[in-house]
Amino acid sequence: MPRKNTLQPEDWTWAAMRALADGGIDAVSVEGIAKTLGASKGSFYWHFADRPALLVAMFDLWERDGTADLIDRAKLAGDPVEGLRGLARDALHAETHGIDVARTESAIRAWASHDPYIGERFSRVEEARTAFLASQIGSLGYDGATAMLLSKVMHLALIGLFAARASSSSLAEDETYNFLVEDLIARAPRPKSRKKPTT
Amino acid sequence: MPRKNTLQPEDWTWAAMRALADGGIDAVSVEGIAKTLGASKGSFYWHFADRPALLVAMFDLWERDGTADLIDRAKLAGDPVEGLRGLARDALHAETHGIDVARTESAIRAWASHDPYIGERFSRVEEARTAFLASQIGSLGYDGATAMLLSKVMHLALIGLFAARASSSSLAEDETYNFLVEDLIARAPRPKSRKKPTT
DNA sequence: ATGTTTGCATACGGATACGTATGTTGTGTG
DNA sequence: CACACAACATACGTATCCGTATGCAAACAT
Repeated sequence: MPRKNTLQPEDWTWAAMRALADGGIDAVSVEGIAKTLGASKGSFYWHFADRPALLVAMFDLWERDGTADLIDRAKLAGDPVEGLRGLARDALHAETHGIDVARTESAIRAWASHDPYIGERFSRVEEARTAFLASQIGSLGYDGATAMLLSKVMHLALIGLFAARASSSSLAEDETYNFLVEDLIARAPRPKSRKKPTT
Repeated sequence: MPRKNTLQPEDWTWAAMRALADGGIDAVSVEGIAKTLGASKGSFYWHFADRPALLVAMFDLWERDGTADLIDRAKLAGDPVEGLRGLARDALHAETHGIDVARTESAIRAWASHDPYIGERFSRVEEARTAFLASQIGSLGYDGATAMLLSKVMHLALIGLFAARASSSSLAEDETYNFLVEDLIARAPRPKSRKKPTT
């Protein structure tokens, strides 16, 4: 709770996230973000030790806001079928603070592939996501190994969907990914819900 | 055919492609590439007008070498089933000049999402790829609309596979993508080949 | 042998970014 | 009212990169 009308570290972090989504990690510059905030470098170095500190704060924020929250929402859905559909909806249209999730995800993945520290942390997030997806799929009746394989397939397509959306590709139409989701549900050995697909 | 033992424009372009795969488009710097070639900037500006000219040459090279050639090879396979499996093999393990295809593809896609000119050209390549994939799938007996949808699904997963491989994710195991390919083949209305899956 | 052109290397100016050092302003406190 | 400190802004030095200008050696032509 800031007492005064002053800039908080999170303001810098969110502005940095927007720059990341717009131009990749190399576009996250202290002076550039300062300009978008109408501030100066002096202000930045008051709140952060240096640029690497900002980058770590960015990853922390993404890890919390874009992953844990997503999984929590799916858990609250109760029904795994609706949980899966909800994940698809979120993936297709989600925004946080007006920043497109697809562009953020793609930029962070590209970042992870060039930075060992981020790569390591990103890898753990990805494993947690895949494991959660596998558990959701498992409760549709698939056996453990199949559920794991299918969760990886779905995850692969999800990554592709994010990348396609980021480059405004025609592949990013909702029905392309939804087809996979609905096919997964329709072929489930023990579907817990039989709601009609929205297609 | 160079008469002397001298640097050719392609030497610069390939070195630039390697830098692109390693660090993204922003890592493609004239001075950096010159250093890896043991040359100087003066040499570069003898062969290229400026950095944008190098970038265009890079995209041209990728468009020729990484797309047209791939499709040509699949066409030569004759049998669409083997063509699809061949595409999967190429996608999973291909290298050109010792540069990992997955990292190149991911870097170019990220580049396309931030540069309008590259985005436009990339979009056309992607449509050509999808259309070709759809024709391959169509000759498995799927009707036109289904083949198009399935080709987009496969393409989505392929993009994901490239991204996963670039960040050395566990999702990049061969069997994950191969599952999709074999499932597509197994469910074909009119399969032209019945070779046993290698799994 | 000498001039010309090719294929570079070196040196420079300008722009941008990082990080630091220091100046300045507003707010609360004794 | 004086003072202290928080929250900045400004100015500076340094590094990196682009693009240009110029120097220079080796190959080729005559």
